[in-house]
Amino acid sequence: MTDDEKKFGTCPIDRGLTLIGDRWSMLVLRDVQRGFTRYDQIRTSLGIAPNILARRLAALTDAGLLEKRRYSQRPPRDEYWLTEKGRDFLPILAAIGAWGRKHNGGGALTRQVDVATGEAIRPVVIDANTGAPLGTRDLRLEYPD
Amino acid sequence: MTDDEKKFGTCPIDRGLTLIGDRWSMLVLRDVQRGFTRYDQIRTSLGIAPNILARRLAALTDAGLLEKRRYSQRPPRDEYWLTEKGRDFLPILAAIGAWGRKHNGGGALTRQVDVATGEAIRPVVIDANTGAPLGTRDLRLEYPD
DNA sequence: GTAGTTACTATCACTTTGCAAGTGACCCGT
DNA sequence: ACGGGTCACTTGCAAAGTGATAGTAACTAC
Repeated sequence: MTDDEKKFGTCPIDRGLTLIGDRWSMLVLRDVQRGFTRYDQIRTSLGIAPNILARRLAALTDAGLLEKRRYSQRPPRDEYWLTEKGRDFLPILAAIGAWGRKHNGGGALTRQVDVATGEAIRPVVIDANTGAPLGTRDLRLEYPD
Repeated sequence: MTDDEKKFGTCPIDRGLTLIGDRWSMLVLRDVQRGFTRYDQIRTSLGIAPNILARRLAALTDAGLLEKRRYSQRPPRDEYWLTEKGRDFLPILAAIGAWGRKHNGGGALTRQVDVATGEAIRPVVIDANTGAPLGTRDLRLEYPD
């Protein structure tokens, strides 16, 4: 058994959730995506307590989803940018949004629009092998040897 | 402003996370998906404390992702089944799993296999309008009127 | 009637969250 | 050079949430 297996188990979902399985982390990611890269922007946007935000940002940076970028030398100021690992998570947020839109009540909702077509995106999770949306074909869980 | 907007805000991601934005809830969903529908199955599988599991199951049932089904009248025993709302969330778990597999270390990992083809699925979030994976086209956030 | 199964609830220690206030490093106007 | 403002936090402390352990309730099987 490798170190990774001991620390995190063999379930990739579990591993993912260990890093970002909480509300604030995902909302921070959402905010950074929409251009709120600085501490105070995120704080006022989310209405989160300063200590909590500092902890989340440190955790996300530690986990490799965000990285600090110095945008001012004097006074020293950093903003937070998505790493590739962080950018890779954004589609999942979009999928959660689509689920929320379908199932969690009405009213006016923000949405993401494809700049080229002008249409609101409709995120769907498919299997890249078959092209079929998940949930339309039978699946089986397979354990490692 | 509607009641929904007051209660949940206008961001569908936020709304989604309000209902299931925690680690245990998602892991419970994963377990139910793989056939662990009864309290003790889930508890031993996850190694979760009984009071915590009871609370999560009640919350997920309340939120409409699970429903109780009586499988024995005497003694009265219920198991937990996914509702449509719950099943709709499963592809997101698969996407989180794919992200975890790519970014969170190696070792032996469980995976989901398409029963018909025998191949491990590769979950990808696409925009149903264009068919393009999210992250490959420019998006813009649009606020409600 | 005693042991086992299943699904919890109750108690309580411990951890995390979050509000409010304060700190440090700087810039800018007068 | 001194007061005010901005930005990115840190500290202190109360409140809420989490989780290990133990106990309860409603049975069944022997």
